[in-house]
Order: sequence, then structure tokens, then C-alpha cells
Amino acid sequence: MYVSARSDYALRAMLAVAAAAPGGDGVGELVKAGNLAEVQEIPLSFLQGILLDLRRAGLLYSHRGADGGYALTRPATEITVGDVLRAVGGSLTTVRGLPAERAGYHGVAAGLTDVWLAVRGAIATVVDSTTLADLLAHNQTPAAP
Amino acid sequence: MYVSARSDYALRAMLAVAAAAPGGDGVGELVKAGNLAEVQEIPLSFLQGILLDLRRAGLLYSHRGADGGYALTRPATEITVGDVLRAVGGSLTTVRGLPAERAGYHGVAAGLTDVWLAVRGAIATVVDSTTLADLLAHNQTPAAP
DNA sequence: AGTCTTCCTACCAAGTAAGTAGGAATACTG
DNA sequence: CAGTATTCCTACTTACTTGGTAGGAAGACT
Repeated sequence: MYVSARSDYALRAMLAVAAAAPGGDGVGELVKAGNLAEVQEIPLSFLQGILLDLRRAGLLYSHRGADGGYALTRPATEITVGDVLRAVGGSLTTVRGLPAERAGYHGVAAGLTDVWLAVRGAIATVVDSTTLADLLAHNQTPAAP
Repeated sequence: MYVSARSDYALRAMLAVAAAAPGGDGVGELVKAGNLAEVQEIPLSFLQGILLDLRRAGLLYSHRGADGGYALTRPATEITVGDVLRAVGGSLTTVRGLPAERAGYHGVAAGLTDVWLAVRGAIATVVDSTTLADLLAHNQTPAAP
């Protein structure tokens, strides 16, 4: 698995936004992009494109103007690492650019498709069972069941 | 996880070589690169570089000359998908080009390292428990334990 | 009107992936 | 020994992706 700078930045930004949210539901404190860029050392203009993706994926709420900024649309306990990765990166495992299920093998290689599907499942198990709240609480990653 | 053409070709070539090996131990039938390229539809000169990597990693035995070719150095039951992937691709999961354990996070992002390590472990569990022989027998991938 | 912020598009530079070309070294055959 | 078939090795090309930048338009508040 290759974690791109985009994915990495997206997760760090989401964690920083989540850290500013109040415990309950509700929208929480608005955090400015410039603020996120500074505290997590991410180039601002690059980050803005990423935040846009996260908003379009429905993970962030945003507001413009003088007191604008970003906030989570759901509590941090309901946003998983997988949600964030898929928002910015598309499919979790690809074979030469194609999604795992249609790699198209013939002959002795036919069994490979199942390997890639198993890999994708294993990755999904980890990233979909770890929420932003888990990471903030430093409850680390739950062991694979 | 991104499976590159290199990794994909390497696995398919190894499977084709394994399919030509006799059941027991021993070196088995020598298979020519041109043969592999044809049956698995891989560009020959590209494949040659890959076969070289596999030989240097100790997975293939090779012989030059008129009756040359390639054979497995170990029985197919003792070569895993992970062996092949690591031979041609290096580390299984990288964060922005670096191995997962030294991604270097500060502040609220500190927990991310453990996520990447868990992902790497999950991938390894799948690819290291699937042998070439499993794939040839079409016994598919053993479920994660 | 002015200012602050998000939004959006286009662009650039460097690296990597995928594939090609051409020849050197080695092994066997007659 | 000459010839042929194969692996070995290096250098190169081409195209795409990644990471990052620039510059403004659109909206929100005072």
C-alpha cells in the first residue's frame, strides 16, 4: 500500500479539525485552512485542494468569509480512516490502475484476483474499524478481529 | 495498495514457471523467457529485467545457452506471494515513499503510525500465507486466521 | 466599500512506471 | 572452432502521476 502525500495530509488535517470539535454532536469550532497548514506543516495551497475534496465527499462542512473555516459534519467517532482515504484517493487497492476485481488474468494466473480481493478486505478491516476519535484518544488501532 | 505492472508480471511469470515444475523437489523443467512472455502476454524485454530481479532475490535458478531457461529454486509450496512482491517491489506499505515506521508525525497525528503498521501487518498476513502452490491448485486464498 | 475566507482552474517541475534497444557473456552443437 | 540460442546488463525513451504553485472569482461579514 502506498500512502500518498495527499492521503497523509488529508488524515492529518481531519485529525486537527476533529481535535477542535466539542465533545457532543453539533458543528463545532470552525478551523481555518491556514491554521491547519501551520500546525501540521502542510503547504497551504496544496491543502486547500484536499479540503475541497473532503468537503465534496461530505466529511467536512465549510463556511466562507471573515469567520469562516472547516468543521466535521459528523462526530469524530463516526468517521473512519477509510472514509478519509477513499475521499481523496479512490480505490484502496488497484492492480496496474484498475480496481482489483477486474484485473483480467488467464491460465495459471487466474487465482491472483482472489489474492488482491483478500488484500483489499484485510486493509479495509483495519482502516474501517479505526475512527478519528480512536486516534485522538491514542487508543491506537484495535487489533484485527 | 498499488500492484504495479512489475509485481503483477513477476507473479504471473513465477506461476507459469511453477506450473512447469514436477511435483517433487529438484530443479524441474527449464522454461524460457520467450515462452513465459508469450503464454502470459508480457513484453519480452520488460520481462527479462523482472526475471533478473527474481533470480537475484534467490527465487529463480537460471541457465544460459541453447537449452537454457528458468526454474524455481524451491518447491512452489515454499514460495509465497509476499516473497515475490518483496523481490521486485521493496517494502509492502510506504508513506510518501518512506517505510511505515518512520513517517514522523507530530501532535494530533501521532496515532497514524500505528494505523500504517497495522495495515502492513494485515497485508503481510494475506500475502505471506498464500503460496504459489495454493494458487495453482486454485485453492484460492486461505481466509485470514 | 473593504476585508477575509473558501472556492476553482490552470499550470509547472520532478520523479517514476512501463517499455525498448542493443549488445556482451555464457552454454551447447556439429 | 564456428555458429546459434539463450540469459545478462546497461542505457534510453515516452508518458503519466505526484507534489506543489499562482492567481484570481465567489461568497460572507463588518
